[in-house]
Amino acid sequence: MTELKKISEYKWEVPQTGNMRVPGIVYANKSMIKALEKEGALKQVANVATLPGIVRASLAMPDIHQGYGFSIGGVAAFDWETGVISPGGVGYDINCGVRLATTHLEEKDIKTKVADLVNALYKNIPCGIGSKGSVKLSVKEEKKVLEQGSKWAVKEGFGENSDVDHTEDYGCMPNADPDIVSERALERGRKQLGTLGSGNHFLEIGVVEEIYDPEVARAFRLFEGQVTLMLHSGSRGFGYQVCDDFLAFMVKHARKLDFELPDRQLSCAMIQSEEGKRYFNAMACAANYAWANRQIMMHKSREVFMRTLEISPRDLGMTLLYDVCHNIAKKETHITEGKKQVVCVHRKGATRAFPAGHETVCDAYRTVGQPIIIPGDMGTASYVLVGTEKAMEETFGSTCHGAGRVLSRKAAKKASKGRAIYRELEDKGILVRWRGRNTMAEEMPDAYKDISQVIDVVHGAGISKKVAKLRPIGVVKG
DNA sequence: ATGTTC
Repeated sequence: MTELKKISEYKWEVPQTGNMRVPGIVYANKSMIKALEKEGALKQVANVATLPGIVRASLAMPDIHQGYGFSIGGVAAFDWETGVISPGGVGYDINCGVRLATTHLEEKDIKTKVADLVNALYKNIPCGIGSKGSVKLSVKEEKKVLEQGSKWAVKEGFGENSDVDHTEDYGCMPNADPDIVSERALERGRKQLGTLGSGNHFLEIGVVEEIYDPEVARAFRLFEGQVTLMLHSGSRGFGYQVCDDFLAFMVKHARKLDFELPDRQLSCAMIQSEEGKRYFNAMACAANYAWANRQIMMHKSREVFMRTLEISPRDLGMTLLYDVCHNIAKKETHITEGKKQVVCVHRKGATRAFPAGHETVCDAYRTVGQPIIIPGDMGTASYVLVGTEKAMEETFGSTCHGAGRVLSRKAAKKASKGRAIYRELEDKGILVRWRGRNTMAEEMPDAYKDISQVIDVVHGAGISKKVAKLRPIGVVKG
């Protein structure tokens, strides 16, 4: 059991002990802390704090739970020259992320068409484990996807240039090197572009239920009653294979490290080593794959809306608000003790939250800050937030990524026995179509933390600010 | 998350 020291209402410290080079900082409320102290995630926060080059603190967001090596909901920045990079600090689903598109439609415009829309999305966008067949790629074209990300998708007719502008990093990490990913990863990736995947991945039709910040909402073109489309997916089998390959690769080279790993799952390499560079450049390929993947699916959804509702692109007005990644490591510059420092920020189940004025925030949002998309579970709300200066000062410009699990998949299956989850959702006005036999049980709302509490913590702590709340009305699950 | 154990 790891004990926490209270710093403020929403901020708790894991005191620096043993080999920890810095303390841990957990953003949470009192009731979350009680549950956290009983499980392994805090030990993982402490373990990360022992790694070389870690700057300031090992951070955890309120949706923290135990993951592979690093906790999910964790943020850790390592000095670019003296620090490490770790596949476990990124996660298996490299550049798993969420995007939100707004439309010109209001709920009343589609009230009688929700079932048609959900059915058409389910039919036109392959989903489920092992799903394939949305876009066919030659080996040569696949390498272009890995190098170009969203830009490749738009060039091939899947979307518009403004979609690229409204994607974190413009949907492309520039250092991607397709020649260093395995044949097996390439093989798995070739058939899966434009597919949703399974588990917590989804497509969701929503309605803007509440606006908290009218000025920022205006900049984001959000209004009450507006129909939205949210998409949660990642880099599919390709990213999984890259992660798997490099975990093995780093274990093989572990004896080159001159420090002790508290957990084998934290296998890593110095950022400046050959191994570290290789992982970083392979990870970038998977990041670009994921961006192209989400771009293609959003564009196909656009076409589904136009066909199903028999309306023009102009009347639909489906525009990408923003696309965020929540499993990634990035080279960024941050201010430490008044000085600029280049760091490798690992966000695993955490979202970038850059403030107004930051040079990486696209023109459309430069004056208000970066949009942040936070999905809840499929039975409750999702949120749009905006990045803040305080996030820059405290969390390397980072915030939470979602509700966070409270029940394991197995426990959720047990808890759902004798219940028809889809029916319970239907009674709440949410129509669901799903592929996997166990998906409804494993993803039931009871399996997740209360998203409103998670949002309260990040808003209360000031590491992002509430802009709007969305209510789901139609969901496609893998 | 994941052709859920090459």
